[in-house]
Amino acid sequence: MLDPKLLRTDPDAVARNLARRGVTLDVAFFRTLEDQRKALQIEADRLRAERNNHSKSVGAAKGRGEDIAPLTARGEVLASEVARIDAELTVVQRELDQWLLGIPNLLDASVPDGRDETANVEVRRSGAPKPFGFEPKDHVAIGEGLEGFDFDAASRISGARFAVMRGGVARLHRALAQFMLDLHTREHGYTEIYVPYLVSRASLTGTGQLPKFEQDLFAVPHDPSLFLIPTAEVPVTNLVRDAILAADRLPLRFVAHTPCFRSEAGAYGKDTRGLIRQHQFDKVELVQVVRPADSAQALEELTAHAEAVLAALGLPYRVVALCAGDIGFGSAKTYDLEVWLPGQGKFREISSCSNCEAFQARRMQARWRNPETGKPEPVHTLNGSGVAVGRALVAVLENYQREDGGVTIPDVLRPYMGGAKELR
RNA sequence: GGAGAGGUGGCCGAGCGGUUGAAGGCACUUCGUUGGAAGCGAAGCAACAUCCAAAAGGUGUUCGAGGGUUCGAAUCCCUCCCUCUCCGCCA
Repeated sequence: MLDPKLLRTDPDAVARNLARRGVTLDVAFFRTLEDQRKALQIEADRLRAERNNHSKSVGAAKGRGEDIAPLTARGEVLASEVARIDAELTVVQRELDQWLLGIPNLLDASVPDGRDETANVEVRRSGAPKPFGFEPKDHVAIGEGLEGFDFDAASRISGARFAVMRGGVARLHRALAQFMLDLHTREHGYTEIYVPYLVSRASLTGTGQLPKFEQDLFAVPHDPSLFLIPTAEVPVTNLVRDAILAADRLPLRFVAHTPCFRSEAGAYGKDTRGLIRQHQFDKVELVQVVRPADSAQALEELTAHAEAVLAALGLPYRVVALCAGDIGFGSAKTYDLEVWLPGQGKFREISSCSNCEAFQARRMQARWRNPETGKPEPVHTLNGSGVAVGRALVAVLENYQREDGGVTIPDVLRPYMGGAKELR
């Protein structure tokens, strides 16, 4: 949620910023509603103050043993006036709140201009694609050769966009998640967290998936208040919902390995082959809760933590700064990590690291007590994949494939594979 | 699923129709005492919204959530949510 104060004092500046996303802020609509809200609120406050004073004087009169009947009549009039204006105020307030929840975050000044992903800017590259002495296969062919994938079985069990893994490939998938968790907890100072995979509307509203993106989520008909998590960002970030954190507890760094569930509505026909785009996938997620002054630096660090996974696995990748039109709803600035996939001959997203600044914190009422002001102020929240497990599996299979159809296991994963050096 | 007990400020905890935004305690801040600290003493200390250019200050809302009764609700009634205990079921 945007800072309502900023919206009130300088709506045109807000509109200019949002225009970079291609979003048109209806300033006139806001002004109209806000003016109504203000007038109603002032009048409601005044009436309530009058009623409160009146009630107090009734109590005092009663205490003196006087007849309160004439006073009660006046009270009834005041009560009905308060009820009337309250009803009006509630309508306006609700409309304003809903409108506000649908406005995306302001962009950081460093975000490059651009309408879509073609305008994203490569920031740096690490590692070079290895030359193969043969035509590299994609992960589906490799995995099926190892009898490690069974997409036919998955579609019989559940339908499209699901996977069944088996044997060494299934274990490699688990090894990747374990390795990432260990790396982040041991080397990067994150605390491992286990969270619910079903979350409430309130939690999803806090991180920004609701109310706008309900169609991307899997609902639970049995209990309409719950949804499957589309990312661990939702339960993990909501750890600090409604909290006022002591300054010395910040920064908080959490890491969680969870499945993620996405409807992929609107992705019909996109990435239908293989593991790239699934309704269910595993992800190791990094979340940080920091002091506002530290969040820009924290984004750089969090991104580096995600990069460390790819570097340790020896996977070539690049870091891309998302442009204004490609940045997610709640983010002020986002870096994507794209890993090299020889089977596709291109870089594909494997991690997305975002600084949401105070956007989620305001929705969640997540605050810290600023020692300089003594006041509770919104924290800044960040999240990033560290990294997507399924896509990491794809990347390892494709980058470490051999002409004989086997796959060499990267050194750092071997302890998690019972010491095995290859899949074949 | 059944029975019972609860949900009050950053935390603990009193209040059970009218100067209660809420006693008391802890934590925190400041001051005094001290060479310094501990200890002790004193004072301050909820959030949110709103009015005011700002500060000071004023006003409103908030005692799990929503509705109701009343001139007036933390306090009475209803519905829901959550927590705890016991029983059942269960990985």
